[in-house]
Order: sequence, then C-alpha cells, then structure tokens
Amino acid sequence: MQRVEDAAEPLEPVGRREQNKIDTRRAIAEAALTLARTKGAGSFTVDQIAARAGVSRRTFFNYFHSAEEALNVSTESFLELAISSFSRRPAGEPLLDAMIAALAATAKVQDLAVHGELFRMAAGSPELLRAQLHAWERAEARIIEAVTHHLQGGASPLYVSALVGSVLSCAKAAMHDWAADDPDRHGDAGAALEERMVLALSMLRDGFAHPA
Amino acid sequence: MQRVEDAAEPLEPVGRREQNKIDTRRAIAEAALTLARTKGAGSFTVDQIAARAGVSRRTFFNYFHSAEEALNVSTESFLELAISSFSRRPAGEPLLDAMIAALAATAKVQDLAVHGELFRMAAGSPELLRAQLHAWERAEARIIEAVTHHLQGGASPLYVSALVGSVLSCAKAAMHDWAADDPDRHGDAGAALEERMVLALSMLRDGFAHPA
DNA sequence: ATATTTCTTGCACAGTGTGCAAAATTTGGC
DNA sequence: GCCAAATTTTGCACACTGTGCAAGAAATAT
Repeated sequence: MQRVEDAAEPLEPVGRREQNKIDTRRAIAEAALTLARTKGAGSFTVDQIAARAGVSRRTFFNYFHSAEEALNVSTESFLELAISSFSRRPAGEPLLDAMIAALAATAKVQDLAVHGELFRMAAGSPELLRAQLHAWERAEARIIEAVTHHLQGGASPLYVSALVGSVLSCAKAAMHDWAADDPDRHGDAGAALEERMVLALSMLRDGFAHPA
Repeated sequence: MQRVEDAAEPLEPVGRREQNKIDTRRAIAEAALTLARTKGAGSFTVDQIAARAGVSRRTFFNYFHSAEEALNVSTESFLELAISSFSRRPAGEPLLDAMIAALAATAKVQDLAVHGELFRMAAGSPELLRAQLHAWERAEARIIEAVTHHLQGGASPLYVSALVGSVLSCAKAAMHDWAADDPDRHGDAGAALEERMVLALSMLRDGFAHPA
C-alpha cells in the first residue's frame, strides 16, 4: 500500500493516524475496483484485494464487511454528496425542486464513469447488486430523516418516505438508463446524466401523466 | 419433514416428484421462519434450518442460496401475486390506476401478519434486509417488462422504469408505515394496509403536491 | 420388473467473517 | 529523545457458507 506524501496539507489538523486510515481505505477500495475490472465482479477473493492493497486479510475486514462493500465506496460518496447538497438548499424551496436541484448538481460534479461501470457490473453479480441496493437504502433512511427535520413535522411519515423513495427511484432509473447506453462515452457525461435526472423527476412531479 | 397427505387433489396432474419438491420448499421456509422468530433473524445457521426441516444441509442449498432467501418466500409470493394481479387488469386502464388496483387487491388477499414481521426483522438484520431489497428489485424488473409489453413501445424506457420504481417505492413505504404500528394488530390488517397503499399511490399520482 | 430420469445426500474444499491476543505504530507527556 | 498510553495491524483459530461431484435413493416410464 502506498501512502501519498506529496503536497503537505496543514489546513486540517489531520494526524497521521487518521490519514493512514483514509489512505488504507482508499487503497483497499482501489484494489477492489481494479480486480473487479480485470477479473470481473464476484470473481476474486478478499485475500486478493488485501494482497493488492498491501494489507492483511484481517485488516480488510476491519474496514469493510465484504468485498462488495469495498466496491461501493463510489456509490456511497455519490449519495453522501447528494445528501449534503440537498441539506444546503434554501429553506423555503419546494421539496421536489430542492431534490431535483441537489441531484442534478451532484450528477455534474461526481466522477461519473465509475458509477456507470458499477451499475453495469451489478447486473451480473447478485452480491454486488445487493450491496448497492443496501447503500441506496441507507441513503434513503438518512434523506428521510433530513426531510422530516426540514419539514418540522409538517407532513406524515408516510408522505415523506413515499416521496423520498420515489425520488430516489427516479434517480436510480436515470442512472440505469444513462449507464445503459454509456459504453462509448460521447460528449459530456455529467450533462447527459443530469438531463435524465431532471427528466425523470419532472415526470414524477406531474404524476407520470404523460408517457413521454 | 412431514408430507401432507390429506385431501387428494386429482384436479392437477401433479406428480409425486413435483409435490415433494413443493413440500420440501415449504418445510424449509417454515423452519427458517420459526427459527427467525425464536432465535432472532441472523442468529441461526443453515444446518439448524435443515435439521428442523428434516433435510440435509446440501438439500437446503438446492432450494435456496442462503438462509435469508428462505425467509423471503412470503415477500416473493406477495410480489408474485401483485404482478399476476396487475397483468389481469383491463388493457385500456390508465397505468397508475391499474397498479393501484392490483396492489390494493393483493394487500387484501395475502397473509399479511408475516410481512409485517419480516419488515420489522429486516430492520435488525442487514443480511435479511439485503435479501428483501433484492426480492423487490427482481420484482421490479419483471414489472417493468410487463408494463413495457403492456404499452407496446409507447413509452421510453426511462419513463417506464421511473414509474414502476416510484410505484413500488410507494408500496414499500405503505408497508413500512403499516408494519411500524402493527405490533398489536387491531381490526382488519388488510384494510389498514390497503388504505395506506391507496393513499401513498394517490400522493404519487398528483406529484406529491400536497404534504398531507 | 426394470431401466431411466430426477432428487437427495455426504464429502471435500475454497472462501467468509469475527473474536482474541500479541506485535507494531502513533501520540502525548516529560 | 524517551517512555507510557492509546490505537491500529496482524496472525491465528474457529464456526459457518456455498458449490462441485459422485454415489445412493426415490419416482417415473416402458
């Protein structure tokens, strides 16, 4: 495992302990992704990931519960970013508009190619798919919490969870659709995904009345 | 494993082979459910399930890929029923109405108590949760297929998958909400769930405009 | 009754996930 | 700089998972 030593960053008081953990996590995630690309999802072992990351098998399990979880750091960071983007929307803004804006903004920023890859990989690997679904589920719970807090008890739990679930389903649908004809990336990936996100969420906003 | 021999059913030409497999599957699923109830989800082994079902460990794996999958036969049969109910809706009917009707009808028929249990169990067992999410995902794919076929290419893939995903999210939200204050069942469970299904899907139909 | 197909079982084997205690590393006080 | 405390890594043991394979058992066809 190689530690990145360049460009000292005294801005944050991050001790070597913390930094080492971050590096280790990254190294493991990268190793997993590389193996998934070369050998195919689900066709490699934890030992191989650990070896490639320069870490013991046991240490791997200190960071992740399974090989698939290590592949999902990208997905999780995407959702993480979307959540924080949403929580920074103006307070008075209509819910759906805030969510559309947050997701669209996140789609622009992120390193998207990896997400397309992961979506496609998941199609052929049940374990990976389950892990991804789980990641989305955890994000959903957090968003529900955020929205509930944002609405200050002004809506029923059913309303909130149905809404958030629907929004995320649309986002997922957009990513699937985008990932599907992705293989040969042409033009701006961020724009293409953002467009689909907005499109799907607009459909949601008018109750799927028009089979566009 | 006990085979049910009573009430001969000469109506369907179901050979003993087929019948045995059905019985075995049932026996395993029941054994798993019983163990989940007594020892808690995720706190028992495949060997225990197999033993209780009167089957070898190896045979268990001929029927299910994991202990959690054995717990999900209820969930799968629920979704199975919903799908077949949907596919029997009149052809001209608006999509959302057809889906609302199908899900509501299914909510009435099914043995609901078990689903509430499973939803609550999943909250404390990541493996079970993943398996449930996976079951819903598979159902979603099948429904997307059915709807696509039903629409005869009259809608974009994005539209269909966003719609179906949203509908299922609402159904899931309804079941969660229903399962949450379920512990002491009061009155008609089917009616209570159906009401929430219709409510959530109505919200969806008008684009979540009113935070009811 | 017997040949054939299908299902069950035991066994082997590679891999998973976790508790535990002994190194190894980082941190903080002196 | 040096030592003690806190934290992280690692090896090891162990129970359990999931699957291929071949032999045995049961159902079906002839």
